[in-house]
Amino acid sequence: MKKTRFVILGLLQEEDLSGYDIKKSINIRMSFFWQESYGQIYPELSKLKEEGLIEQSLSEASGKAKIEKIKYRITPEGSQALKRWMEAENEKDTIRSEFLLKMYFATDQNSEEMKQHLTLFKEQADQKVILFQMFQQELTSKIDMHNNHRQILKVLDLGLRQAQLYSDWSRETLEELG
Amino acid sequence: MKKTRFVILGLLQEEDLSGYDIKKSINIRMSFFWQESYGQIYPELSKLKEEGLIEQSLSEASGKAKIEKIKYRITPEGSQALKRWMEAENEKDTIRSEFLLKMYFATDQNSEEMKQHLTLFKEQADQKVILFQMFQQELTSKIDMHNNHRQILKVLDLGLRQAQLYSDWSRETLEELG
DNA sequence: TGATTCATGTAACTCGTTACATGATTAG
DNA sequence: CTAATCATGTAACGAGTTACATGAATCA
Repeated sequence: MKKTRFVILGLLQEEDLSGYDIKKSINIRMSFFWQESYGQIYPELSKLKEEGLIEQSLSEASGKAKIEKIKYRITPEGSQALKRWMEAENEKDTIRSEFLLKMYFATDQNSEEMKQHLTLFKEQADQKVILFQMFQQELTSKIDMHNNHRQILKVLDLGLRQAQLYSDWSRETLEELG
Repeated sequence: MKKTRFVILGLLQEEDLSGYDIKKSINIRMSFFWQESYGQIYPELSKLKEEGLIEQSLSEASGKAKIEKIKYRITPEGSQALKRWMEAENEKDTIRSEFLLKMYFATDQNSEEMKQHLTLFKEQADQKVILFQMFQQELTSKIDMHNNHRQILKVLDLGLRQAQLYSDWSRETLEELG
């Protein structure tokens, strides 16, 4: 079952956002466990509006030269739909890592290529470590009035530790390949 | 780009397999970074055969009451195609974890449901730890004449450590939720 | 002034799952 | 004997990406 709508509703629960904002949030903060494309987000926003689960919120500063962003707000019906989904059982994860697939099939003949792939894999992991640490600090520094960030910080913590694991494992593996 | 063909070719590189065997191998050994369905595997086997990248290998023991399994063997052309893919750049990973998505959106109001989700998540991680350890022992115990298992063991090691991380993180998070 | 990013959207296409069909074999 | 598993396949559907189009705003 398609879950795009719940990602949207979940994000709108915290603040009003445009389709563009939603995509950005997912890219930056959820990249290690989720992704969505514009081709999913924009049509879904239309559907959700039609069904009354979200509504357009006033776009700020349309008087000036500023372009008006189409921001959306969650409705009570939307909140209910989100709640029902939160309670429901989870489908099994889908994961596909082309790099690990290659690693699995690699032989001693391939080791030179694999070293290159590994180096890149490590760099990506290191970048994620930095990104997650930044985002962690950003969240921790903000005064958390509603205690809303506790769970986000937990998920972020897992992402950080996973990225560190990937980085460590890559280093070790590169060393073993000589 | 669709990668089903390379999974098939990669597995056939080590030994002759049927479509059913291929599915089973992926399920058991690659579950933490890959998945394929029969609806992808069987049609792809036909295509690969047509293109000459694989060929049917003699099915053993068709004289007896045994049913004949349709096993396939990789051809030199198939090996070349596999090699070219191994050298090429990797596309970015695709990941979707409904559980982590819910965790990200969770608030203090949801904590009872989240505890349930977390418990299940932890159980699944623990099961994977056991599964990977078993498979690790199986591979290590076999005399490794061709040194083919080194890379597989490395990937398995990452899977194991990831499963352990998930399990630890779940335990910690459950404790924090009280 | 020209390139890049912001911003919203759609159409075509490919990818991937699910449900179904069929029949043999094995375990209890 | 019957339920489960083995085994191969297909058709329909749904999910998801990519390429394209458009235009405003910003940066250099």
